[in-house]
Amino acid sequence: MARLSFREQMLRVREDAIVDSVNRLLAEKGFDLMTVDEVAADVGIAKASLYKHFASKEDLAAAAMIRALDRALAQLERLRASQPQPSPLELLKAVARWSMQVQLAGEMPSLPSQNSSLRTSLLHNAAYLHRLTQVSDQLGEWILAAQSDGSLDTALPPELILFTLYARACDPVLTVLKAGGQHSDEQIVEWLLRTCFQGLMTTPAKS
Amino acid sequence: MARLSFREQMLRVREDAIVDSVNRLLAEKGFDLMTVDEVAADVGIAKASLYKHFASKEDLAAAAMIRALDRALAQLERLRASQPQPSPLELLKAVARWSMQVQLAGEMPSLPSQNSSLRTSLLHNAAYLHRLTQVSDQLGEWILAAQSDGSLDTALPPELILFTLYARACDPVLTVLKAGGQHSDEQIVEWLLRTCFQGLMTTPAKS
DNA sequence: GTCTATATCAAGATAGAC
DNA sequence: GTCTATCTTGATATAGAC
Repeated sequence: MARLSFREQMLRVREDAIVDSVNRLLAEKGFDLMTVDEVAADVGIAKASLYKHFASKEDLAAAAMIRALDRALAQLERLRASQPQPSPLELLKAVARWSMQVQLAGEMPSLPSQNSSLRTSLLHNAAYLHRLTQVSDQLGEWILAAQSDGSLDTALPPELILFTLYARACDPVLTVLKAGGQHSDEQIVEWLLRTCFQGLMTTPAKS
Repeated sequence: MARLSFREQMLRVREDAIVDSVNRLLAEKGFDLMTVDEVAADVGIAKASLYKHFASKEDLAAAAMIRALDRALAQLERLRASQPQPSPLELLKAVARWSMQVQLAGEMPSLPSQNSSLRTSLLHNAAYLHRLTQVSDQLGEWILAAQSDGSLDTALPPELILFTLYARACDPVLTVLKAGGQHSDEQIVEWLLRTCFQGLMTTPAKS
């Protein structure tokens, strides 16, 4: 990686501030309800200036999604390197806990589950898809390992488990409970981890 | 209920057709991406005619949501009257199964979890709120009963269980798995019921 | 109540000066 | 690269004739 000139560093910092705002607004209101005017106002620059950095609203959102995936990848790497090495199930729980914490902090840019211009644009974004594949590959590896060692149910297809983990990372139950204001973030996360991995039913005592 | 004139019956039928279209489009694309033009085209009447029946797009969606809740209430009533009376846990599972089936059939009008004009308008809609309360009351009753008889985890607050059931009724995992086209609807529903109530982990054998 | 045609407005994107 | 001012589009909603 070549050294950056002062000018390039300024550019980098400015764009980072933009992506910060987009990330937060995306987490708050979602892609459809977020307006480019809001982003510009939030960053404190004119809308036209935004468009000098990013060609479209979709590109803006894609940048935020890519950075979120980069952070996820960094987190996966930290977990993979942790000593003593946790079991596959513990690794997956740790990932789920981390993503829930990110969401509670209002920093999880959730893409709309329904079809939107964002989804189609992301499906043509190589940088995004590459990172998404990397995350899925690592999780898939742990899922298979957890099924092999008997901790995750082998009756469930691995892809179902993968999709479920993705879905729980932006579970609306988190938001609703936090909005209720009755419980601490930590308590909410532990409950949702419990329902994700053990379900709603009473856990039978292990024999 | 007074007898309806022929004219009034025609009106009723027409409005029912409109709500049908709205319901389907709402399930397909969600509120924000559904346009009134689409609804009009789908019903086969002019947009201005739509606005003679419903004052706004929000009212249109509210009508669909209200009808969906009415169907849920009817389903709850059927379950409540079923003989022999199932256990509370079985009743809750039956509700979850039913709502998942409705969603897979493309007939579940999901409201956006994020704040939108629809959410705020629904919060001021007495007819909607009344039905939502009725549904929640019935489910809440069963949840408490299931916790009392030891089948649902008493460590979880009843409201968390209620929210979770609502969330699973429009779980994106359902849509994604169905889109994959690898599995039958029945199989998908059974898997998701399993993950909802027992979680992802291997179920320990009961002693 | 239904239609065609139109008003209105919000939001994505751009022109052109500096 | 940043700004102000403007273009353009698409979508909600309405006017007014029949």
